[in-house]
Amino acid sequence: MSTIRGARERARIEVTAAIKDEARKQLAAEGAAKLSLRAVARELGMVSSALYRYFPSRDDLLTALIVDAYDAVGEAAESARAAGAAPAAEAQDGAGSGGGVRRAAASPSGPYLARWTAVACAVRDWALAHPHEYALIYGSPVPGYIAPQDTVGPASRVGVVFIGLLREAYRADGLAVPPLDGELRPEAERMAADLAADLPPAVVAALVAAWAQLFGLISFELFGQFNRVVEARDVLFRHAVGELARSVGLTGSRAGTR
Amino acid sequence: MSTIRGARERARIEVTAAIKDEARKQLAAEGAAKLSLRAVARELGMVSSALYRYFPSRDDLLTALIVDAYDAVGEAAESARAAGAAPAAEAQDGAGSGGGVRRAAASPSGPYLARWTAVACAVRDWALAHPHEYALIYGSPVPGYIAPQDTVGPASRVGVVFIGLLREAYRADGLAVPPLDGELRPEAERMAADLAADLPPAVVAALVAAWAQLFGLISFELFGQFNRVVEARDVLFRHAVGELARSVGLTGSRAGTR
DNA sequence: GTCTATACCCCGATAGAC
DNA sequence: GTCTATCGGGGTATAGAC
Repeated sequence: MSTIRGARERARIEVTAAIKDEARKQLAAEGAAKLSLRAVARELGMVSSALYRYFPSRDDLLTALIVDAYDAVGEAAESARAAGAAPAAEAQDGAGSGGGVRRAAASPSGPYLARWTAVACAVRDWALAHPHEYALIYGSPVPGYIAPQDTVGPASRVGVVFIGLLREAYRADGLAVPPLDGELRPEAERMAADLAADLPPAVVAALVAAWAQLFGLISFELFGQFNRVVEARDVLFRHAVGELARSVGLTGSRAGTR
Repeated sequence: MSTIRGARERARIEVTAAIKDEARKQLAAEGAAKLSLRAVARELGMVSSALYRYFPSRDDLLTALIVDAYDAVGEAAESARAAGAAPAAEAQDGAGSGGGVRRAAASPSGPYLARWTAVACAVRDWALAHPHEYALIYGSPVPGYIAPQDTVGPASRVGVVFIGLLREAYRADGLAVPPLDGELRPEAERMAADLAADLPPAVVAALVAAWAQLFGLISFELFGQFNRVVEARDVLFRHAVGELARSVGLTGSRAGTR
């Protein structure tokens, strides 16, 4: 009885996935602004009107792709953090879903710094592997498209990983709280109340800035601004990420709060 | 004799400007990917084929817009630097072409830091005032569009301003050269040879990273990533810019090289 | 340099048969 | 859920008269 319904639902899920996969391909070729239901349908051997049974409109398909992309980069970040968190606990085989996460052996000089770096590199690796999906979520907004509420949860996953990382470091007394500029104090306190009430406002403010700057590095590399300028992007990125870690209070060695 | 030719050329220049102005309007409404010659022509009361006398193809129009945008933000940066450079020298009336450049009174605690901040704020101000042109040059690449060589000169203007600023500080002994990570040294030396052979490689490498991070802050603000997260963007930006200045060796007070 | 006309493509969305 | 057919738009680019 439930078999039929189950089979139908399974088919629906498969077709939905096929549509999204094809749409992702087209994203690469034509960009989000020109993503077209008709072209997707054509490529799948369907007729355009059939797609409307799966996605009520072009924007709904776009929303699904955006949510998927945020989830993918969020998951990459989460598993990079998890991999760094338990370096010797379980025999984590490298063939996990995260695939290709940079080795983040807990360096004895600073486990939190190592994890910070691992998460940042995982985000960059994901971006390099999925440039068009990255552009979809971190590039210029798609004109005319208004992101529905559904996207805000997935969009915050990467940020949540960094907050969790700093929280852990803070509790273990591994964070050197940076000084808080007086001018910045009200906003820092407001952000801290919103994002992580248990962390010092100075850390939260520094983290938000570092978050934007981290993606600035990735975007410049991905969007071609580094062409003919930076060759060894990997090295420059890792160096800058280390500096960003410093800016939020993560020093290499355990440093008491001040 | 040259009057007729002059008049014709003037007319041509005016029409070309009108086309670009209208195209910029459409950039805001539809985005670069959907910029269409026909729509521009329609709005100008021309017929589409007439535009081909001015721009041989859609991509050529796009290139013109990109070059204009790079030039505009470059000029904003240059005049912000110039304004900060001679604070008491001439009676610079504020009505200059730069218009709206944030006050950059040479603070006694560090003229180079003040100028650095002024340039960064000028770039951000320009971006906030021209969000779609900013997205055109610093957002996701336009799919299918390949930037011709003509764009690389204008694209480098902002970077050149920062390099000039640091050069000036360095010569005046106002730069605390940051330490150079060994892993980064080869790339830093390569970049320095390319961009500013007279500056220490460590400074050049830090500058390139800071450059990308600066635009990361602006892009996150402009592209909506700060929505529901950061309220006082101005304050956060200025704070982060100050930290970036530190990262390249610009401290508030004159500090000897080390 | 501007016009009309045209060739040849594209799109989102819906109606109604099956 | 998929199909055909259709409405009502959109686009790049060129040819050739004026």
